[in-house]
Amino acid sequence: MNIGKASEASGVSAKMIRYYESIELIPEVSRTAAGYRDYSDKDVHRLRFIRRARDLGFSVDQMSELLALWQDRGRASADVKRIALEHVAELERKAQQLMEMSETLSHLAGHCQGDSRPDCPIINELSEGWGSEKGDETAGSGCGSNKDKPED
Amino acid sequence: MNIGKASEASGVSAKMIRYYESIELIPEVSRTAAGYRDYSDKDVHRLRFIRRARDLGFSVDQMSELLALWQDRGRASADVKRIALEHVAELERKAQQLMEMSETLSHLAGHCQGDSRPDCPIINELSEGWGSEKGDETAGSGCGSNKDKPED
DNA sequence: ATTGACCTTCCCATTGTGGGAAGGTTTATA
DNA sequence: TATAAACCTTCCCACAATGGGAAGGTCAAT
Repeated sequence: MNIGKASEASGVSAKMIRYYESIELIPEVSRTAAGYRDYSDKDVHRLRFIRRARDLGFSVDQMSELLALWQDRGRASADVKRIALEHVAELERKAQQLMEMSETLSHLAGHCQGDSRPDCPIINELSEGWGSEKGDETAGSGCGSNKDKPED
Repeated sequence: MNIGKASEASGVSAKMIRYYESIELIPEVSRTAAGYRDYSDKDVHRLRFIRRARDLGFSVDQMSELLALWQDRGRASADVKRIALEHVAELERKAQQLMEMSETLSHLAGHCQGDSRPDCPIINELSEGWGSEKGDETAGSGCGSNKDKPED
């Protein structure tokens, strides 16, 4: 089957299939006389494996490890589990970071009137916050509102 | 002050300062006779604003909007709040996605013995899961273990 | 005068994905 | 059979944001 069919069957775009081949995540497949790539069901199965791993946020390097383990009938499940748990930790760390940013920001937004007046704690915080900052003629922000208590 | 000092004072690397200038997030600053960039306190203040916005995960485009509003004394706080809340929504969406991946994966890992035997529900799921898949001679995974109940 | 710490520009790499051009092939249709 | 549509091929470019490093000029202190 040609790359278009393999793409459709696996859910991996043709572009990405060629890319994965170029970085040697997957082996080169055979070609037709005209030079078209020719995929077997087995190849498509591997591509599907890749797509699922991607959907779980695994990086190319991690997928490479997983593929090797997948192909190794004698692998220890502990090896797979280690990779998975490392990845879980990384996902959680990233999610945590995003949530922290989100909370800081929605906290600030909660103090903002959101009306037509210029006074805005969000801008004030970006302008003055966290560091030691005093006078400023650069920008607007007459800044009467960040006299609010700094925490909550 | 030269770019090194401005970098130190703002917490934005010299590399990034030049980059921000090149993409016109910040204006070109004046130069000394020798061609060195020369930053004022006002410039540094703007860089600090940028660093804080970046710490909150704002993109360059969003920072550009925020800078414009910062400089506009007559801005409506509603405009700032809108950008902030849009960004909050985006952060939450991304965090949510990461958490979903993390949960799926740690769920799978929870079913994996993690011992020296090859049987591994994680691999099985990547190999067979979610789609309609049957026989497979491609890889290992004699797959006796994913007869576990599919949900919890 | 020399040295070391700076500055300048320019190019390259990253991660994973897509867009598009130029050209060959296959397939379907008139 | 001729022609057009829909594929395929490779190659280059782009993204976002950041860092590395080279080649060469400048500044400050010895």
